[in-house]
Amino acid sequence: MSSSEETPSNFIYDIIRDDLKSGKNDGRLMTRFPPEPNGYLHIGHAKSICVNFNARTLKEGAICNLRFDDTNPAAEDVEYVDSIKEDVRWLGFDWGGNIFFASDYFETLYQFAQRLIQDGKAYVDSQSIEDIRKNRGDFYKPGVNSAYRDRSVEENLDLFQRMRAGEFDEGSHVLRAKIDMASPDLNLRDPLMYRIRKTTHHRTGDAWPIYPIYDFAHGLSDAIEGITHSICTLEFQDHRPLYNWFVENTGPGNQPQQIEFARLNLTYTILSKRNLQKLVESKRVGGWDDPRMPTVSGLRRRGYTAASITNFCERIGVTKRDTVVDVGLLEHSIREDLNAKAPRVLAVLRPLRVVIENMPEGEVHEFEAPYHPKDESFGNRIVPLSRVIYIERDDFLEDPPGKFKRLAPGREVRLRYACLITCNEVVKDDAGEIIELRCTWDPESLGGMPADGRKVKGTIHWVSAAHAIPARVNLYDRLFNKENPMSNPDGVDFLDNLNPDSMETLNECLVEPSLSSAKPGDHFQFERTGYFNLDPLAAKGSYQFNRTITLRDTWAKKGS
RNA sequence: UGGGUCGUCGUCUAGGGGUAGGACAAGGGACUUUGAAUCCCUGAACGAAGGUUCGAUUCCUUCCGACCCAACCA
Repeated sequence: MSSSEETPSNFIYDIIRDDLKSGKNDGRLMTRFPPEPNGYLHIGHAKSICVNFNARTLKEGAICNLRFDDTNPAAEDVEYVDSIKEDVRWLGFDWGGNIFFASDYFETLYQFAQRLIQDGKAYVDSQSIEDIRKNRGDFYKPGVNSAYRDRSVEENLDLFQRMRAGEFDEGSHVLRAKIDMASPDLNLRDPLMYRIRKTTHHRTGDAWPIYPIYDFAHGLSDAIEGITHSICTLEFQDHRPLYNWFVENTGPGNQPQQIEFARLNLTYTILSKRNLQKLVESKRVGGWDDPRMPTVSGLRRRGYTAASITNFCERIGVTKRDTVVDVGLLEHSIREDLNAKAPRVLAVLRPLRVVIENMPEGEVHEFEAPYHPKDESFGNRIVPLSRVIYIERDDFLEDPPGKFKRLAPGREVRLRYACLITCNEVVKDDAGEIIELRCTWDPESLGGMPADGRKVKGTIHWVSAAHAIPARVNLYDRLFNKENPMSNPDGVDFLDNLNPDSMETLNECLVEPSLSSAKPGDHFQFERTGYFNLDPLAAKGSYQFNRTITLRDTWAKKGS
């Protein structure tokens, strides 16, 4: 975590490097990742986490704080605090002892507010919520001063103390900064600093009947911690003057620099906590960690690795452009990582029974098969073959098209790692459905190569009926079938863009016996079908696999 | 009709007064006991118009387009 050799370059890191070089902030570098614990982290947060935590590579001894922006108890919960910590850690980032909560600063913030009142820079406003909104004006019309704007310092102090003491009802008073009701930046039109909320806070309980608002709390929390570079997303650009105002007029000396970058957008994906919450609450998904969710916990359960996510975040870069990243890039990142890391195994998703007629019942042949085609360190395992096997339904076609190289009547194909078989007969039920294939094998082709050197193009996967383990497999696909789920013809809700086929459960899969030692969360490549992991949350001892991503399939692509 | 920000291949992103680079996607080929992986090749971009300049995608001006802002959310 030192030399900036492998540190990616972007405009934020350029600013930081310049500041470091010029000796700004006494050469200190401190960033922070400031989530509000009101939902689960998603891949957009992962981008922010990478930007903030990886900034540490720019300077020996640099620090990145994990700070919870928990100033709105109505929306927040410890469940979210816990999941956020777990997700940040899982992504591979260690905040050491630097974990903080804005709620830890409530007392200090309260004193800062009193100081602003004393300096005549803040006042208690007693207008109704409607009047506050109305008097704020709009984009083209300046606001008008509140009738309470010129209350005396003494009265303001008294009122504010009584707000804090819990004497007033919600909505009766707020504390506002006295800046400029005519500012073209609406944020500067006497922004609210405190509102009365008699809500129990997940950390401070009922100690506070008033809670600070983001603009007041955030910048000052940064200043208190000694943050040097406060990195956030573009929508806060308009807040920067306010951020600076609070720190300049109140802060403990240190003036952090707010820098904004564009938040992540992904095709076929929504990344707003509000809408993700809608999916959860409307039960369109199984929860925040549903494998179809773009949450860190969902991706993890789906089988995405931390490395694939951080690599992805590095690839997309950091800029101020409002862009939409092709979800295919994320998919590429996980294929790339799993290609290197996942052992290969044989698993049949939609089994078709095959009887090898010239192999006696009870006879078992064992083949040694490598777990990885390119990396010997993965080792080998034994796969058993016997008279009855199962192959993938898709790997047999009664009337195959020209370039189909799998099994068909009269054709020969290789069973991966094992031998060659030829299809002699197709057995159908009364409905005409193919229920079984009768084949013969070439005992001279042990391992898969024929003794006479004849060419066999097709290789398919299979399992031995007597040895296979029954399994359930969840096939996941994109949650939405529209590239931009949020752009809709009038009246159509984004929920109407859900992909009805985003999940398909296969209950009669068969996997090779070596999988008996698989542990929850383990990643595998089921040869020729995709990458899967043993569901980390599945019941103990059950074989439930989640499909992380399919293999690239140029054959299917050409066919369509 | 206000304020803020942004326009580079289909997508994301470098670069920067002198041949516009990379990744993903796409197309083609080689290899292959995964129609995977790997390797090779190909096509593909500076929003527009003026100005400055020997030369502008880069600097200037204007225009056009996109996004954000009027929660007691963050």
